[in-house]
This record gives sequence, C-alpha cells and structure tokens, in this order.
Amino acid sequence: MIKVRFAPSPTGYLHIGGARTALFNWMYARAQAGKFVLRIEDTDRQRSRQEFVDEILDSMRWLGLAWDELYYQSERFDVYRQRAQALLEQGKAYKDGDAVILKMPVEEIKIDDLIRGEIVFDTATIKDQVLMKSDGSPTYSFACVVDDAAMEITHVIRGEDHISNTPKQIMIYQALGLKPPKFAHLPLIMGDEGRLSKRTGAVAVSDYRKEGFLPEAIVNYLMLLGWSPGGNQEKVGLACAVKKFSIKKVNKAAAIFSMDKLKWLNGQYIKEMPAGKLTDLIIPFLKEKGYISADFDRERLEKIVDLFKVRMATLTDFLEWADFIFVDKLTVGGETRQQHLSHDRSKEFQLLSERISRLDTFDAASLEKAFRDLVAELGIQASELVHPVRVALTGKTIGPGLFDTMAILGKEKTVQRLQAAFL
RNA sequence: GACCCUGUCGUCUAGCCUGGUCAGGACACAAGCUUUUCAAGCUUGCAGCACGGGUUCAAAUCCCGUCAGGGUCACCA
Repeated sequence: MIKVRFAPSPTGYLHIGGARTALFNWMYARAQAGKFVLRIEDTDRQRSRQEFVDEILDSMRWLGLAWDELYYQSERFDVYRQRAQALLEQGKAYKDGDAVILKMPVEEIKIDDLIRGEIVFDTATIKDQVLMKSDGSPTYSFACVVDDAAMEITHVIRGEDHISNTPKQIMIYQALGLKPPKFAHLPLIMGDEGRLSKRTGAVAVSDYRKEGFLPEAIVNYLMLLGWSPGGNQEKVGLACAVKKFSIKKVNKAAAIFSMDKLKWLNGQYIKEMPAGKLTDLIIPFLKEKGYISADFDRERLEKIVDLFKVRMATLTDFLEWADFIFVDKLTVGGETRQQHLSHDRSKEFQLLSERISRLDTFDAASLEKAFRDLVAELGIQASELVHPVRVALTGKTIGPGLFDTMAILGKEKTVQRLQAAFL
C-alpha cells in the first residue's frame, strides 16, 4: 500500500503553496487507496508555535484534506538521538562538539523523479551534513529521513525547492541502511514578480477564508496549478479529481498564481450554490460586521442573498453590495450624489413614494407597475427616474434590478429614503 | 559563483512519451446581443509553440547549443 505525507513546519500559517503540496499528496493517496500522513515538523522549538499548529490543522480540515495519521516530531527526539548514536558507533558519523555530523561519501546519485525523470547528482560537491545540532535537536533532513522510514512513507511528494535536498537525504538513507522512497517534486507556485508574496494576494489559507473564499474553489484552483483533468474541464471537484489524478501528468514548470481566476472559480461555486446554503456561509460574516443580530429574519435574508448571488465573487462581496439593506442611515458619496441627485427630483420622488405607500403587496411586480404608470403619466423616460431612485435607496449606481431592490428593502425604508433624498 | 530544475497565447493549461488534425480550452482583455444600472449569460474577436542549429518527405513533438526564468548551496524547515 502506498503512503504519503505532508510535513509542514508550524513556524507560520498554512501557506497557499503548502496547501497545494498537501492537496497533491492527498489526491495521490486517495487515488491509490493509500494513506495520507500529516506530520508536524516542530523541531525548532524557538520558532514553532501552538497557534500555528492549530491554524494548520484547522485549515487542512476546512479544505477537506483529512489525514489518516498525525505525528509531531517534537515527541520523537529519542528516536533521532538513537539513530544518530548508532551512526556514531558504526563510524558513519562523527562528533563536532555536541553535534553529530554525517560523513558524505563521494559517489554519483541518481534520482528517478516521478515527475521529472532521472536527476543525477555528484556528492563530491556536497558537504558533510549535520544530523544532530549541538542543542540536541535533529536537523530537518535527518528527522525527515528517520520519520519517512519509520512511518513507512512510500512516496515523497513535495515542492521543487527540495530537489537539492534529495541527494543529501538519500545519503542518510544509505548510512541508516534504509531503502529510500520514491520522489516526486512538484513545480513551485510563483507570484507576479518572483516568489509568491502578499503583493499577489493573501498567502495564508486562513486569510482566504476570511476574505470569503470557498474551500472547494481554492482546492479546485490549486489542483489546476500544475495539473489538468483533461477534457477542457475547469470546474473539478475533489472526488472527480481523485478519479482522474495521475502523478505522471503533473507539470514540470512553475505556475504563476492568478487571483483573477481564483475569484472567477469562487464566483462559479457561489452561483451554483442553493441560496439556503450560501446564506449559512454568509451569516457569520454579517454577524461579525454587526449587520444582523441573533433574531434576524432568516427567510428574508435568503431572498436578499439570492438577489446578490449572481454578482458575488467572494462571500464578503455581499457585505459591500448589500450594506444598504442592513444600515439605518445611508451615506451617499459626494460624487455619486453630484451625478444622480443634483437635479431636483423631489416632486417625482414624492409622487412615487405616495403611490407605493398605497400598495397592498409590496413586491417587484406591483412596484414595477406603479413605477411605470407614474413615469408614463409624467411623460418621462423610466431611466430618468430609475437611476436617481437607485442612488437614493442604495447609495450606489449599480446593483440588482430596482424593483427587486425596493421590494427587498421594504416599504418603510424605501419611502423614508425617497422622502429624505432631497431634504 | 557552483550544482540542479524549467521554457506552448499576458496568465493557467491540452497537445510532447507513440513526429503528419486551421496548435484546443479557461481566466483576463475587446466588441456585440440582452437591459433601468452593475453583474450573470450567450456570440464573436485578440493573442502562443523562447531563439538558433540539426534529424526527417514532415518537428510544438526527437537531438544539440544559446538565451531566459526559477531553485538549492544553514547546527531554518
């Protein structure tokens, strides 16, 4: 049975690049009916923090990447110490102060990378490697090799930045008398200007969550970076990806992260989501913003969400589009006011508010009829009144259809805002 | 600098292994349709095999070189 692992270090939040590595490992494990191990590499006690561990586990769960086994390297120091001691006794390593260092034999090392094919290294250019540091903690490569062997990892799937670590680690396997696993080095994810950084967008998975991205969209986008399901398919669910996934079809070239495409995908997932489910996801954002309290009108909220669904790219977009429904006092920007409310329409607004006040059913169809009758009587174009009214009601020049907007705003607020528009 | 990896539209990619379809799709961009605005949707357009040599009747595809980009050279992981 195959077994893979994702081994993040809790010295920071789960990075979007790390999430992609985790995802490919996870997909490979599921595709091969193998196991997926999560190993927290917290050997650096100074920089490792519990809050980062929590965040990493939380982000993994949120993305839907469940693990079969979980390990912490900080709990395994005895194992590393024993292995180092054995190498010392066998004369394969030597001491320098309290540090244990591996003698690097000179030889040619061949890696048969599952993605890149054969890679050849000459260890003559590689220095002796520190295995145990003076403070008694293992180095990354040593702990990594000891654990991958102990946990019976069959395939190491990791970022391209680890290619040059591979020959060093193979030498450690040899010294330990262990058989190395198979390796697959994934292409890196880059930003617009080199490394992926905050300039391109959020870096931590938890930040994407806060910004209103859906886990299925992130996972979908990430899998498309360096892999394709074929058949010109863009929207791919985890289950479908698992069926089609093949490590050999993973690309070799680094990919540049595109926030535009991620947002597009996120919007696609939002559009196809039932209003009820979407509402569930938006409620926490509304509560945090103070737009709704505990006893809000669920049915009405679902209608509002449904109205804005089609134009949202992220969940937080809703907060910006629909803010006028939740606030009591509307503020209209100076420029917008100048453009649409500088011409005095108080007479028309007054007539409109009188007409709609009399409506028994305050729905879009009735509102539209009342509105159109009025403009016909006044002998003006509908658009002459539509735009100023929208601005007066929403503070925006853009938004859903005006009659839907009025209906959802409700009679009271609509009339009140119409009458207050030119005061 | 040394070693290693990579190179198809602006971006993500299909095609490369097993040479021979106008190099296909998506995002973005532009135009049109629709329309009370913005979106969404539909239609159309723009745009690419890094360069130079080979091999071959035929090269994005196989080989070599050049150039460009990236990664690693820690008692960080």
